[in-house]
Amino acid sequence: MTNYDKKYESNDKYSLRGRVFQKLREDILSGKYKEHEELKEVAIGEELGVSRTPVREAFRQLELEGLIKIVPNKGAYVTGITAKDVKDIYMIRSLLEGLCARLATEKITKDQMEEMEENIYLADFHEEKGHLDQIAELDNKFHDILYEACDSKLLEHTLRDFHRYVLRVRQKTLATNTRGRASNEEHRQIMEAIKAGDASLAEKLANQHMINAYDNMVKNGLKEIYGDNTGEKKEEK
Amino acid sequence: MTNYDKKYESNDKYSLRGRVFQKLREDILSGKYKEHEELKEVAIGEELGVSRTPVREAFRQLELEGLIKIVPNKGAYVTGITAKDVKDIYMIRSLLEGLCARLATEKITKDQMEEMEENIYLADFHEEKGHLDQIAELDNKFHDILYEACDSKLLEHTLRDFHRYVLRVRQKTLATNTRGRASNEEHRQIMEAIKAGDASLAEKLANQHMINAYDNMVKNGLKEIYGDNTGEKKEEK
DNA sequence: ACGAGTATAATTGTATACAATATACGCGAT
DNA sequence: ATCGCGTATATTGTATACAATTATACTCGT
Repeated sequence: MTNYDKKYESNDKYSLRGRVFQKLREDILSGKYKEHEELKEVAIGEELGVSRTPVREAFRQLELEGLIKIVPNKGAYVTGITAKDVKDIYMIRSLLEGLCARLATEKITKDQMEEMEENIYLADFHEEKGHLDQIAELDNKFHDILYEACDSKLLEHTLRDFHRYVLRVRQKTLATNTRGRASNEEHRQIMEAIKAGDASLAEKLANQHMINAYDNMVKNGLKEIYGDNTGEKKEEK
Repeated sequence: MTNYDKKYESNDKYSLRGRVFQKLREDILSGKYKEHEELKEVAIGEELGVSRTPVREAFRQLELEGLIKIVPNKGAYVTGITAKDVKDIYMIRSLLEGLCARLATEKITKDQMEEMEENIYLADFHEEKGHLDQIAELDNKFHDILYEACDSKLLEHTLRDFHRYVLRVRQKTLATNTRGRASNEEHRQIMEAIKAGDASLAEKLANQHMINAYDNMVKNGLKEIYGDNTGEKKEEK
């Protein structure tokens, strides 16, 4: 039960490092810092009123989250996320979310099951009201519950990383189309398969859920946003 | 993510932080530091002849790799690797190595193909001679080639992480049984499927290769080495 | 002898000082 | 004018000093 809070333990929001970390992550995901932009320790530090030490430590964490790239003795740069990266991630997630659903079928607790049902119920409500922010948040939450329910520390960790990594893209697309409804319906099917103890079905549905999510993103202009090439930072400045 | 240069990897082995990071990772994986052991900044620093600063930064990285857990204002504790972790990793790897093989079938280059064939040829040689160290190294190498060949930085990175994570277990088991031969035969089959352009077959074979590797580990005393429980927190519900 | 409270020590968190490295600029030779 | 080279400057890397927090031990009252 304290498990949900546990993932924020390291990003302790009452330490300076934790606050810097969360602030920078927020700013990168929200697009305040653009791709390939250089983050300078002193500048960030002065802006937040702290010294370089907590900034540097936050940088190390941001790098392992894949949000920035640190080049020794040079600097920290916001990492770009290409269309191919997104595609790769959804391929990987399709398999792993499937595995996660399969494992969760055996391991899910009563509390987690109820939380999942509540999530879907709430999502229906906000869907009808057109509350886009809440829908996005509940979508994230659904997957978090699933990750926790599979009872595999490592799988949970891996999926969370990928999930977070595509968050910038997902928020854009979820907020600008009508997939919220379909997505929640797929969540419901996954939930019911798990509830019924049908692990194979849950796995298949979760596989397909990711494929659908990706197809939808492509339809809604992923390429225009992030470019359809797969690398080579040619432009900038 | 696609546009980073390997020689500028963050865990740069020429900086103190990078060296501390790699040393600690090595020591944790090799079992020098036991589970739940507390790592103290000054002690580590003195042992390696550096100050607390690079040690602290290395700690942040180790935490995000899942090797230690940092409790704010308290300390850093080794998280260890349980039998269940190993099982989970092999489940995940089974899927992802399959995906990797499938992608590699389309993307592999001539050079990589040749490198792979050479690897298998050499492994046969050392297998007959009973050169256990070389066999283990070539086994690692085979997977590295495959990871590179799939042409997905993210998948490659993920698989490398898991591969490294179970390395100590794999080395023990490979060096103490006769799976070397069977393993190399499976490598050959995967290689031939890729060469023949049969992506589905390559995927299936790679899936099974991981399952076989895991089954073999269990047979050869994984539980005795790492305990047959699945972790601290109760697993049974 | 026991426990609450407090002083003391040990450890981590943060700031700053100093060192090493990379980049930018300017100057001179060709 | 351009290239090469050395110096200046900016930025990161590391060490150390200091503050805050937590753990330990001790005192004191009962």
